[in-house]
Amino acid sequence: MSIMERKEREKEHRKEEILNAAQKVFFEKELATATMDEIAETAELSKGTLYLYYKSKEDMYLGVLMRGMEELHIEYERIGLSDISTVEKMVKLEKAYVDYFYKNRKFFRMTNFLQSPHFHKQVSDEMKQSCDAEGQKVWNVIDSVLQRGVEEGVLRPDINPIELGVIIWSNITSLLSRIDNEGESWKKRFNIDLEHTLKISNTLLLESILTDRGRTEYAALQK
Amino acid sequence: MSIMERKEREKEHRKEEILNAAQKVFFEKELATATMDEIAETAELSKGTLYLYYKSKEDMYLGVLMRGMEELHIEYERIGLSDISTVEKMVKLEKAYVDYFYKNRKFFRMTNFLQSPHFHKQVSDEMKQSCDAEGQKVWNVIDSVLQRGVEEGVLRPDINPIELGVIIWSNITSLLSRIDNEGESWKKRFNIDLEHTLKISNTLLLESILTDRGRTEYAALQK
DNA sequence: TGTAATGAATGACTATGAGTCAGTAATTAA
DNA sequence: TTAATTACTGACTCATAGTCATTCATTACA
Repeated sequence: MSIMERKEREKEHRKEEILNAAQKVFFEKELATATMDEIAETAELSKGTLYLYYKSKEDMYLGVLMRGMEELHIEYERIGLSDISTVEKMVKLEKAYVDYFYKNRKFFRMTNFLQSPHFHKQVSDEMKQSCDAEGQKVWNVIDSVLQRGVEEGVLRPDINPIELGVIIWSNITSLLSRIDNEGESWKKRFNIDLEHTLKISNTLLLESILTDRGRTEYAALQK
Repeated sequence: MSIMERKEREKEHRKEEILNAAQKVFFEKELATATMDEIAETAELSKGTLYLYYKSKEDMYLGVLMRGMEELHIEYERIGLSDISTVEKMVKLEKAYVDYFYKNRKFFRMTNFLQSPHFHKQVSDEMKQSCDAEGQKVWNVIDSVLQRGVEEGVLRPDINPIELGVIIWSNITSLLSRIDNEGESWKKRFNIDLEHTLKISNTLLLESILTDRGRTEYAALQK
């Protein structure tokens, strides 16, 4: 059986190599302008071979994106399990997302192209599933921390913690996206620094969803 | 000169007719799957003719989108000039955006594809400029209302009103986008109704940026 | 009224790039 | 040694954005 195992390993390895090439290309060009020919050339393989490993260009795109998601997920898991207070965990999770943006801007940028039915039609079911699973895992960490926050009485109990999570993370996402795409233009037009805006909005939202006790803890962390 | 004028009118008319065809197609298919051939067929013109009036597919796409922006802008202007309190204006502006989403979901959805350098490379400078101008106008209404809010003492003066605007409108946009794309999945996975989440987040944010006096006014409006 | 000039519209054509598949090469099994 | 299996190839098809030489219609002018 060892030959089959070796082949299996080699196959996985080849898949990763192809993804390396795809990543290099997708980091330089966006989905629309990146070509399979260029990825093939970068991978030093023929175009036909790429299709033995991935169903389509979009499939590879998601494959690359998964790597970014895994990285974020690992960090989130680490924070979720760490030995700090729930309020601190919330702050750290928010910060980790923003840090992720700055360290992995190319990954973040790639997510701009996922909201299209056409895109999803091109993706294999397996890839879609792994991707959903990975996203799910990140939300599970957020969910469990916020749930804990309510139990401990630092988070207001009158709003579903998952809804609080959606509100906070959507807010961060949308501002990061603006920073990435329109940062300069807001600076020029209104003399606004969106990174500052993001900090403010995080503070506003956090304070409005914490209980008095939660806010005290939060204030203590800030100094 | 009247012949030239008539020709000018006819040209404008033709441009609008082409845009009608484009709108029909772009409302049914997304940017990537809509074809110029189909638009040409719908417009009962040859493909070549389309290019006499628009620089590219993307140019026409923005042209269609402009119509949606103009509609929103008109409504915003109306609210901005109406004879109601500043707090009520803020509430109405928020509501108008959400209403716009439900009435013009297709327009809203089209905005998902604007964040790509490739897209912008395909667009004529004139179109880009009109589009920027239209967006600018909407923000100007928001800006002036929020500015007024600070002057009247209903909005907290310690944060730049434009930043408050970005925070609130980014938040709404991101949640509407989730409603459009992932609404069902949140319902299924966590039994969350994102429309409810949107209402909560609007309330939370508004309350956290109003002064005591502003909040009193806001509360009075709610009943 | 006949003819030249202008402008609008056409559609066959080019260019590009995703995805396919019949064929080749290399490896393993018998 | 030969057959079978697997990995890979690249020339090909097909779809579609954008072009341009040509045609057709209208207007200007003698």
